[in-house]
Amino acid sequence: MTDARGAPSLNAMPRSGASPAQGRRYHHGDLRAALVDTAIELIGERGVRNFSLAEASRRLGVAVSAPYAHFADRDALLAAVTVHAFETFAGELLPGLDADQDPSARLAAMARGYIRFAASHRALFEVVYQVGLDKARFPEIAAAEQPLNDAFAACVTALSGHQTEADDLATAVEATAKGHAVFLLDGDFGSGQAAVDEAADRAARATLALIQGRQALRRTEPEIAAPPDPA
Amino acid sequence: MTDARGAPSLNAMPRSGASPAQGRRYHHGDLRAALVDTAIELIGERGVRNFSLAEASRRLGVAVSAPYAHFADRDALLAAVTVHAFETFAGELLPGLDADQDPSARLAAMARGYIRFAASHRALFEVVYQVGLDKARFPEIAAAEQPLNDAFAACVTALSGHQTEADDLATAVEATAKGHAVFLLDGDFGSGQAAVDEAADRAARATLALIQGRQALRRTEPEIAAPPDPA
DNA sequence: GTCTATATATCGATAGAC
DNA sequence: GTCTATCGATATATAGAC
Repeated sequence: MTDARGAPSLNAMPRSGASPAQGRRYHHGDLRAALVDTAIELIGERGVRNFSLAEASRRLGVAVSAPYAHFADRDALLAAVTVHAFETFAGELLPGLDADQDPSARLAAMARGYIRFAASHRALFEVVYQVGLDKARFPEIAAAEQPLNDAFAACVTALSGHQTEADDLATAVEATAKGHAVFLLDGDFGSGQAAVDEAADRAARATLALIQGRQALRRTEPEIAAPPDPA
Repeated sequence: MTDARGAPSLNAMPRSGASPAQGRRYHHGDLRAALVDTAIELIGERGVRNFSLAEASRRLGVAVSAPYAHFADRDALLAAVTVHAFETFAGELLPGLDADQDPSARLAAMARGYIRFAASHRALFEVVYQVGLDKARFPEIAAAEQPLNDAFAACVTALSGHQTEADDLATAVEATAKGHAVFLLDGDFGSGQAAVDEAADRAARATLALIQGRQALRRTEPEIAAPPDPA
């Protein structure tokens, strides 16, 4: 299967500067950060499922035991990646939000940003949404997620005064955005930038549609199943 | 490479005896079907990620090499599970649809059914949505999916004459349903039947909201966001 | 069709040297 | 902080016997 490793070339390239693939050095004393970066790289290449500490170590040119000086285990590294993911997402999404824009447009922009983030940082998105980390063990994850939740909550609250209504809309919008992102990453929109644009557009428009039709979200209006005559 | 497995004690066990967990018999001559069932079982317990042919064999009380008489490899078995998933889904969802119901309610019912299926057949849903099988290698998967797509298409078409509009609505509804399902399976709605009901309700209502506000889905109305000025 | 036995990998994690 | 060496577990897949 995996034959990309080839011979155990300890070091065939005496040239300084461009280390091919395995001998890449990390800035000494920052193996922790280097591991996070490499993990993201590897996850982007083969998916979270096939990520291993061993391969990360190999790629960094350190011993397989080295990571254990910085992370208790594999999950701890993935937790660090998850935190990094939320920080990156927040750092990219939140500054671009125009607080003076009307809430609808802002929500649509968030949906758009959600899709774009999932596409441009596929590995990070994958880690967040499909690694089942023990959240009780890594409370730092929830902390890193908080700013995003807050911004989102502010958005929907600006749109709908009622707390319950706002919550309902928030959930629907979030689910819709995630659904589009999952479709995109599954290749259901095709591939390439066009697919990303299409997914982002669709998610933004679906968000607007949800806002437009949000009356239907109300639990007080039993127009869901619509069996009007109880036999 | 010392002998960890060299211990001959394994053979000392009376094989023909009733081994409760591992020695379960399958209907002889139908190992193929038994493997599919066991795979679903195992995936439900530990997720697709940790499913292995070896463990399935172990649970069925057959040799680890036995599955290879029926499946070329692990993916081939997962493909069979995927086909089974679509067939099961179609078998549960489609008969319950009332063709005389108005299209909105029918779509909402499909969303509801989607969530309920994801919950009641978690393993099947997981296989479908998170195993990245080579669809070119297993064309039978697309074939098994077809009836569902058709029913869904009929639904949205009944609601919106325009093909493009119908497609847009279909995508939005599908993405929304999937998003809710993913949230549910991630535990974001809590657990138990209450969580399932809530997710199904929300998905159904979000579907109605999308229908209600579907005008916003139109691409011809550029009310999504400000066009990027290529200055 | 199924089994035994084995080849071939890869992984997580630990102990102890430097 | 990092390395060498190694243990123990588990996996996929094949060969050949029955």
